[in-house]
Amino acid sequence: MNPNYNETELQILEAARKVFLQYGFDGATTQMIATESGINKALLHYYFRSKDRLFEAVFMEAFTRMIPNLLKIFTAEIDFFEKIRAFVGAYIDALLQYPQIPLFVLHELKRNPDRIVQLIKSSGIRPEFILEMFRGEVGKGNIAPIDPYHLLVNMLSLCIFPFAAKPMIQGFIFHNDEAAFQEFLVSRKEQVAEFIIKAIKPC
Amino acid sequence: MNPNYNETELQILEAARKVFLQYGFDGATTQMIATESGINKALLHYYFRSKDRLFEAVFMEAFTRMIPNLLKIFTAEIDFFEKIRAFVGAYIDALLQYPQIPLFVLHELKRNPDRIVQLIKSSGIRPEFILEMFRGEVGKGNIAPIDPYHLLVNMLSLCIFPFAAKPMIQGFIFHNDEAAFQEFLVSRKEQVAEFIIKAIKPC
DNA sequence: AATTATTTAAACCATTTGGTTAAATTATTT
DNA sequence: AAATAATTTAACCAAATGGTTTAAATAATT
Repeated sequence: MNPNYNETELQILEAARKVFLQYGFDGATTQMIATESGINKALLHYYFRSKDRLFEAVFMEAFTRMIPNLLKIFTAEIDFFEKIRAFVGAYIDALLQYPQIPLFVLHELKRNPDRIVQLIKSSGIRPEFILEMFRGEVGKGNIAPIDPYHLLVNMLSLCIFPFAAKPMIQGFIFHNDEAAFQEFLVSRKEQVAEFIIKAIKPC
Repeated sequence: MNPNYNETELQILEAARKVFLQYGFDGATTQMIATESGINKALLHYYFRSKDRLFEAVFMEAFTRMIPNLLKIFTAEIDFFEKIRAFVGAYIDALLQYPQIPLFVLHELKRNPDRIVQLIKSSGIRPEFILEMFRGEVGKGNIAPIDPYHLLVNMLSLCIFPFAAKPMIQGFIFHNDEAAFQEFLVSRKEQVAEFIIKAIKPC
């Protein structure tokens, strides 16, 4: 975390993250956060002025975790399919650590889409880089011709969606067997990569 | 809609759907719904007793729309790949009509996962049927060996996720070009189907 | 020991929330 | 015309919300 924060602030932020991730901005109350962090509301106001300020900090961190800086994987000197495997594996691994983030980010992003503007500028993420690389691989004949936009969105969908849809998938398909669902998520690291590779392999 | 409701009730339900889909349960207020439907809070209480009652009705309808009764497609006497194309096309078409539903359902499902139990029982949706069919196709050698659970989740991911992630994808990848994103969603009907088919084709 | 920073407890405030009620009004039906 | 149903207006309520303040207590630093 940002070392600008002292220990108590980190404690509060951790509680805020937990509560916000669980209940969302509208569903969370400052009292929940105070209770969760073991302090009182007055101290929240002492360090952070408002609920919004606190949320801002939590959301920023979650967002940068959701769109992680995994682009360096694609700059490595390895086979393109190996890059796919590495990216999918690292992405799903990251989400396994914070499985609540996808749904949280998606919901809050809808609640305040304008926040995107700030984030696009603050975080140096550039999808154009990936899109251009996809085009290059198609041009070199390494992969079958495919719209790079669809390929990018397909990759994100396959990685992220099962985390956002956990209550649905776990309840519906795995009959609330939490362990089975967890194992399923882990196995997706391989399964999704091979699924994508097979779909874009030149035939 | 259910014909049990009279005109005014339908008017209220429509407004409730609009407000709940936009702001979620926590973000919505009964006053919003009253204003949106052009009536007053007292009449809300006259027809529906509480916010929860109203929400229940809206959520049920949204959920059954999200997991649509498209299984009959798979019972048709057509090539399996044609079934895939028909299913993906019909599913994305359904979501294009109600693009807010995925994120709404996912978020509310997390807010109250126990509601799943009711819904599983009330709606007659059985994923086992699809899973078994996938296994059958693998057995017949029509498609390459693949874990049916992953195939099912992959299909759902590719269809649903772009709708849930609209603010992110439209803002990030399409630089807030709403028309371009809309066109992208439509083109996914073909793109996703072919992507899946290529990924499961026996080689 | 004196000073400063941190933390708590408790009360307070204006606003909003979901929900309720009573009375009047309008529309519909009989 | 009479009776019933639908709708509005307006006020009300208790509870919860985010936020603020004051005063005291505790800890850390000088």
